[in-house]
Amino acid sequence: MANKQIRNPEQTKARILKAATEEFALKGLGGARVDVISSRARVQKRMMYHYFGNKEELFRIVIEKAYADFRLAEAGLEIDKNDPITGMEKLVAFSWHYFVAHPEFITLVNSENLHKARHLKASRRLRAINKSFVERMSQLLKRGEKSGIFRVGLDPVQVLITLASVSYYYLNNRFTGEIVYGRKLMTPAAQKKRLAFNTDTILRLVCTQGGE
Amino acid sequence: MANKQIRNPEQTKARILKAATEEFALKGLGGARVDVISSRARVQKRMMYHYFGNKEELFRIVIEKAYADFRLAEAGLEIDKNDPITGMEKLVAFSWHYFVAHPEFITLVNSENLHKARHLKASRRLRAINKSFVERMSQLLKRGEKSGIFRVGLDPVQVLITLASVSYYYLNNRFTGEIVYGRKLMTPAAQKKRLAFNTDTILRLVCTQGGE
DNA sequence: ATCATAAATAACTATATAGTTATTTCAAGC
DNA sequence: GCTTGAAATAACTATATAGTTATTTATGAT
Repeated sequence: MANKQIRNPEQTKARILKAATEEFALKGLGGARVDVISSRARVQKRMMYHYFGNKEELFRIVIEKAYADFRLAEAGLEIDKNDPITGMEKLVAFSWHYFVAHPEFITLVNSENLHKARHLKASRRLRAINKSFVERMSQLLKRGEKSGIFRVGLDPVQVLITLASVSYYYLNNRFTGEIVYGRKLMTPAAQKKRLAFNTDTILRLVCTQGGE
Repeated sequence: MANKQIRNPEQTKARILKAATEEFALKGLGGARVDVISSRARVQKRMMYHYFGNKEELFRIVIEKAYADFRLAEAGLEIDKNDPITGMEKLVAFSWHYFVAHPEFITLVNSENLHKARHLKASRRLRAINKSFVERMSQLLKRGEKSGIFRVGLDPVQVLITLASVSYYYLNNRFTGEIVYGRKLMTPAAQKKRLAFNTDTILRLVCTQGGE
């Protein structure tokens, strides 16, 4: 029988995006296959070209959304309502937990950097999102400075990069890391230890005194 | 003799390895093309299969060599001949300069982690190389502890990971980073600043007092 | 109800790609 | 100088792959 075809462009687009995110995250832009994406999305490959143009454009949408989601979640922390130390601790914990919960974010960002960020270069939207992000760190540092807890004149961008790096690197390189260091890195105990270590590292970096 | 040797298996193998390293570093395992490798090596593709079996095996050799080269260079530092602070500073500077000079190391390691380190899992050689690496950091921390400059009971693996992360992340994500932070990250001035910042970060982490 | 348009399906194509088969050529050991 | 095995060359193949053409079908507006 001719089973009725159901039309639902929003769902179709969403399914393609979800499948594409998974495939790009798992294999990278170069290793990803459009046939895998369409079959995982249970959608005709033709629809991917219809809605997104081509593989590279699809990747651009995926990486742009990944960044937007990350910053959106981060903005929800409302660290301006915490004292500076708590705010900083929350930021460290947030990036750790976000990277753990969204491993695709890390691999997508890597893939985009492998391609010298050519897909994001145009994106004006992204720059706007991130500007407020630097601004929030700047405010946090200023508040800490004024109360004498934080060091004077810290560069918010350097702090942001450092804060991300200690979580990102550990998680990104966990597979080679386990071999290199001959140690499990992702047991609950190991994860807890690393987060505590990272928090300590960042507090020691920004605080004037002992940190706690 | 003046023999322009038509046959030179060592040179052929070396040329394939060099070209493969470049291609894998540039495109990742999934994006790399064996035809590009052979043509860049100015060698018949058949020779790649003759000497290395297949694409994945070739990748395994490339990533294994990349790690070996890195650790070999690091071992040459002889930090055991320096006082603990200088030793630590040298380690921070070394990883920074090594990653800057060998961007292929970063992208190869990323690619291997994207594939869950399956090529390195077997490598017994690698584990041996890295064991002495952890041991050296352990000794350095112990010396610093004894002279009261370094904190007591620091985990050498956590310190090693942190030390690598602050350089690795900055350089790995420099392309998206320049967009996200709206700032040049690779000018000589920016590089100098980041290295200084990283050195400070690590010293604050390991030292008992102010750091300097 | 009809019609225009967008959504969805099905089948196709040109080329790229990893890996092979078959053959020739060199050079070392006798 | 002959033999032999490895080094190198050339041409080939089966399949994977991104992207297309052609067609049908549902749906909202008139």
